[in-house]
Amino acid sequence: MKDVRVRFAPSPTGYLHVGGLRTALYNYLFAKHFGGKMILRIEDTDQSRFVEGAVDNLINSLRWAGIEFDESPEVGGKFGPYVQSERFELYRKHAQILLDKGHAYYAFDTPEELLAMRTQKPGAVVAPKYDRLVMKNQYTLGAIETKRLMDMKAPYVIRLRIPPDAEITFTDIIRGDITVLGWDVDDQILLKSDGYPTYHLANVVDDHFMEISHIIRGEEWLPSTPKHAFLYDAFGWERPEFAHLPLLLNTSKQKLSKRQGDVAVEDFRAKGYFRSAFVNFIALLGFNPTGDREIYTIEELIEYFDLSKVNKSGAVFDLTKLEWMNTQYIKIVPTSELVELARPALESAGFGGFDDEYVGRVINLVKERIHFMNELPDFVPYMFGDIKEFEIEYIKKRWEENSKEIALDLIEIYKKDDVFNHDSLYGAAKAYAEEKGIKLGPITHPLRIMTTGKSVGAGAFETMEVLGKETCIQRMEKFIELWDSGTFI
RNA sequence: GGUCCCAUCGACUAACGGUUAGGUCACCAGCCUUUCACGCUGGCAGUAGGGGUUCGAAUCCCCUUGGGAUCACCA
Repeated sequence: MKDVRVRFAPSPTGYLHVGGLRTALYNYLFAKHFGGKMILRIEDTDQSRFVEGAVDNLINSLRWAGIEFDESPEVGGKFGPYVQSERFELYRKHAQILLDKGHAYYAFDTPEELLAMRTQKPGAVVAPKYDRLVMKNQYTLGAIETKRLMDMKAPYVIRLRIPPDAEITFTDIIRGDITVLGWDVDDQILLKSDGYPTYHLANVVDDHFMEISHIIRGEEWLPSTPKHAFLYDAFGWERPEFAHLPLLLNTSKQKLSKRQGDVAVEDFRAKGYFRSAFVNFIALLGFNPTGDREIYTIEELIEYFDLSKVNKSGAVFDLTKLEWMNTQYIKIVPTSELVELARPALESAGFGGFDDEYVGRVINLVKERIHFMNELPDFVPYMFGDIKEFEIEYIKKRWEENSKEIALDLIEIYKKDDVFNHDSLYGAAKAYAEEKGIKLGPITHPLRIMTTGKSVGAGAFETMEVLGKETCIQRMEKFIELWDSGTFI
């Protein structure tokens, strides 16, 4: 097997689509699996779609996901430049080669004429296709008129000439052999009237000269692959291997697109998903190495990756499982990293002044109860400052006749507790309950109310341990005061 | 509409001729319990339909049906 060289070739649209990430990821897994090279090439041949800063954004998002490139506009490489707008001469030269070989021709149709051609006549049975025997091109115009138009610098495009009787067959690693008749393939424009190449020309030329061995891309490219295969043949170049990945679908089973929201990798990152959870999830949208496991490290994915095991049918991009996967990673990821992820949210909530050790203890207290680290300030505001508000409904439900008496007793008991950890607090509460002949509930609920003000949270005793003795006693006494003053009635 | 691709639980998938069609998410029930979670146990649920081939078909072939992609001087 020759050297594996794959590429991710996005157009710089300003954000990274999850489908794009999946494509990049599979390219990456494939390259790493075979010890090959991963290349990033920017396809910016459409000048009207230029977005400032898009390339940096793309690289950043990919890097966040753990995908690095061996060759790219950023790190360079011997096959550069890696931005198509810097390679125009190459495309023009190769359009000329095609022209010389009779595989391409000049066409002079105006946009209006093309539009008229494409407008489906009522009852038409065939798809509108460029008919080079009818339209305005070098064949219908003749050599003299063509030269005249060229001399007077009339706008023209260069089209690929596909013989109607051609039978184009190519092999897709995932789908097998696919054959299309020349009759059904349109004479694709290769060079636009502004002199820029279209995707089809630029892509084939670049993949050839960058020595790309495998083209791994989305299934939406399948219909135009015959054109690409034909181009390789027309140039007399060896064709790379093709692999078309199944589409990522929305819940109505259609191609996932920007308009439906929730498709930009940047958004998922901002939402607080773990990179490893997100990548793990995306990787499993299309194949599963074993079928009985869900959690894989990137190294394992590289080891197990096999293009021929990738599914043929599209996968619905359903966030439910991603949520679950994220919670799985909360358990795995080291506390220090969780602290780091929680920092921005704490900062903006005004809780920035706490040290890593304390924040870490709070996180460990509640990490199995939250889905994202940025929920921390909202979930346990009482760990970072005085209780701002009490859940009145909870108090009404759980603060009973004897609660105050219990509270007062516990205050006295806990004041003498110098250990003040879960075991000591729990032990004392249990002993007290037994002595009074009551259950633990009438004790833990009032404790939770007094120390946190909320009905939901970590275990009451664990919470109190992290809160510390001083704070707890203070809050308990404060609550009794508030209670006596009728605040909660 | 033309061309091409696809078809296993609601979702993600495993089973590449021989399994009671497996796992995960979600959902439901129970257990655990100090609220909420986590966890544990169990349950619900699938080979689109019809023909072949074969001793044997989710798996191979054909047809039907359904879904999707694509048909730009976008990528």
